[in-house]
Amino acid sequence: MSNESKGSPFHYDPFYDDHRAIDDGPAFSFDNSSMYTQTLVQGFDPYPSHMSCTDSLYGSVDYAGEINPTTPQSWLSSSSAEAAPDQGDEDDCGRCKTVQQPPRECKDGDDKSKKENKPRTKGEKKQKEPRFAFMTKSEIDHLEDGYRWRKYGQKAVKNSPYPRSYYRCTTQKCTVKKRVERSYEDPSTVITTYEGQHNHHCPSTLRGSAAAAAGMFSQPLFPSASSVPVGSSFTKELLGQMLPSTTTGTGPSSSRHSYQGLPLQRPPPPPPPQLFPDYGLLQDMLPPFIHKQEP
DNA sequence: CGCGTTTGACCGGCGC
DNA sequence: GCGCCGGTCAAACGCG
Repeated sequence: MSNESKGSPFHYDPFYDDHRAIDDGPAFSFDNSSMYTQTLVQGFDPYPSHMSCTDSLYGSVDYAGEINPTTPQSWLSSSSAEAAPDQGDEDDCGRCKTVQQPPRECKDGDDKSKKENKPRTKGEKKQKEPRFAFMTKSEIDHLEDGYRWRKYGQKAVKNSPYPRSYYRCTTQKCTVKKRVERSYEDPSTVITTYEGQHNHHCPSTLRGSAAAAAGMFSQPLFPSASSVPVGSSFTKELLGQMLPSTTTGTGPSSSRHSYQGLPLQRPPPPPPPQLFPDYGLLQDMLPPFIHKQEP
């Protein structure tokens, strides 16, 4: 129903959020014909004030792959779940809300607290955690990002032959989750959506490898980077951090990925890089809210 | 043995 | 109110 209501029954869009958040235009899209591979980043923006900036960048692209000539290379998108509940609320799946469970202690996997003890107060809407999604051209579904993840579920995606996998950060008390799915439009494209904020350091920071891998981008991944208010530095960092790491041992992945980052999400506010300790690969790539500093 | 994955079932929200 | 469907759980299983 959700999909149909959005238009084409085959129009599967992992970034439904954006659709809603951005009324004046599709959040992003990828051009298969493009010589570039792109990593589309998208997420909720905690900084509504910047909206106007990126708004103008929203390329009129169709998720189905149709790119509006107006801004063929603007995949920049941002949305603010918090700011616009009625817009960015339903995220991922058009109808599926990002039901962010109440901050429950993530007991490193054994989340016994499930249906029994989740007395969600009536009317009390589950808080959505900041989400951050990006598309990556890769043969590998689960991209290395420096953190350790445990898969806790897999579901078939409507209108898509590819299943969606659900991962949870295995670090204690870290409630960060991520969904990984393949674009039905382009099987070679992996859509990863991060949800939550890491409250710990990256188990292993492979900045070195990431940086090296960054060399892959011989050409501007952000063709329109110049027009991206995010700041070129961000995009660069993003790309670098996006690169897969061999942290968990699934090494070869890095050489098979082709990342093209496009901060669909509003770029983090002019963040003095030095403000962020080395959290790992995601440090720069993910917006500040992803890294929740332990008090 | 510990950790991670698989997979079927269940829950809850939302659209109709 | 009902049904659909995304998200999550948890037991079983596999692997190192």
